Amino acid sequence: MTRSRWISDLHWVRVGQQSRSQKTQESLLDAAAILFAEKGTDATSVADVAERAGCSIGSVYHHFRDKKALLYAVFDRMSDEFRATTREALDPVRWEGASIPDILRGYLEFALEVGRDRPALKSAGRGAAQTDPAIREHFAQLQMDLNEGLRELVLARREEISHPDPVLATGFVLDQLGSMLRTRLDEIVMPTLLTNRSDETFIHEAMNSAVAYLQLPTP
Amino acid sequence: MTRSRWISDLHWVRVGQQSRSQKTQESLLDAAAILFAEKGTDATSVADVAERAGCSIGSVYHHFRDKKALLYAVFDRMSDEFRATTREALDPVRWEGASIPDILRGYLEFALEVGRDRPALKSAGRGAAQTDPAIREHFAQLQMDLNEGLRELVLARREEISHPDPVLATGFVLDQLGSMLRTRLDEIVMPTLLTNRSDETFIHEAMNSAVAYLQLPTP
DNA sequence: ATTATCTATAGATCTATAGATAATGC
DNA sequence: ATTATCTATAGATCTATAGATAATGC
Repeated sequence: MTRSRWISDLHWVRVGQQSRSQKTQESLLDAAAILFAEKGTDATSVADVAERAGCSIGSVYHHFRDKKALLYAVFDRMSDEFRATTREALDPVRWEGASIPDILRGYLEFALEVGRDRPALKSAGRGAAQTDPAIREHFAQLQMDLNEGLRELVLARREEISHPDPVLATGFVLDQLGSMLRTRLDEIVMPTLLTNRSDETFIHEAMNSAVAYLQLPTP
Repeated sequence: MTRSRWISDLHWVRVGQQSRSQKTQESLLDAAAILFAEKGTDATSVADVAERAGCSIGSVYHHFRDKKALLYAVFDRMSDEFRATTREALDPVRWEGASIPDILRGYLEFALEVGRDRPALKSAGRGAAQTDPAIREHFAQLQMDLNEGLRELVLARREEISHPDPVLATGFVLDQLGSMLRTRLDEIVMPTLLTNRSDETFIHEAMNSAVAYLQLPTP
């Protein structure tokens, strides 16, 4: 009997019984990830994906219920990778003895690196999220997990913060840094100081801003 | 002889000779603006636009060369409105006697108001910008005009700034506020402090952050 | 007479399926 | 025998045009 894995409701992915099955499926996911990122999901046809993966349209539909299931699978795989990476980066043991500025700097460096790994896929994701609530939910959850982890790391050191409301201020600063990172990593928006300057300058001024706002002790 | 106005290269818009022409054209622009914002430009068919405007597909192509010209015309009209509004808001005469915090607060309030006028059209714009360099250019120019105006207003008061590099710091703060506004006005991203809190809290903390970073005198 | 509108449709995609063919592994 | 792949194509859109019909204004 043929089995299939359920990503959500109606979006299964075939679980292959033969060894070549997995190879084809991975080629399809790789091809789809690249094309979705380059051209967006709407402008990418199933035929495009098949061609790039070196197989036929029929194969795509053998492995994925429909185009949307392929889309979901691509984001699903990306999420898993992202989650694994962040989980490791947020491990409190790694941050023993670190100050809040250390943590924030680590976050900025980490996010810039990870964000550049998949430059345009996030844009494609946003495009898809715009019309698909399930994908929106998906991305929201990722972002929230990351933020939650950071929040805990920072608040464990709340005695460094002189801002009158450390909890509010921590949430605000993390969101502020998040939105600045999004601007810097998003190639769509206009040239601006946040995008034009070197990583060093960007990180330096972002740190200045966070330290001043949180009222952290100056070293 | 039939005349037409050139938006750019090949994207003309018919200049009507009869009075009903203008009405139809405006209905089409209105309909397109709404539908592009709601569903995105790809998911909106020319037939959808025609139906919503209460006319036929043929009429659309009488007024606009093709679908892309319609898209350009929508953004063009929006830009003109936006430019007029910002030009007025940035008039130095309006800001005589104002301090830097006054200006920044004015910017935040203004941007929140204007941004909410056309909630989702900007998202559609970003989607279109992703695949169309001309539209990207278009949006970049708008943003840069606004930033340039703000920059001049702030730097005219640079003696308030104790940050060692007032020019850099001004550019950074304006971009920082811009990216936070984008996050707050963009309905796509996840719920977060920047989007969940009231306008008052958002503005208050953003102001705190800017004042602390620029090292402005506390009142 | 000219301009604007409508109807109907050609032509180009693109998604998804049916059915034939090839490879795999119990 | 079962699973994976391919080929060919039906059916659904959607863009853009051709040609007929209606309204306008010199």
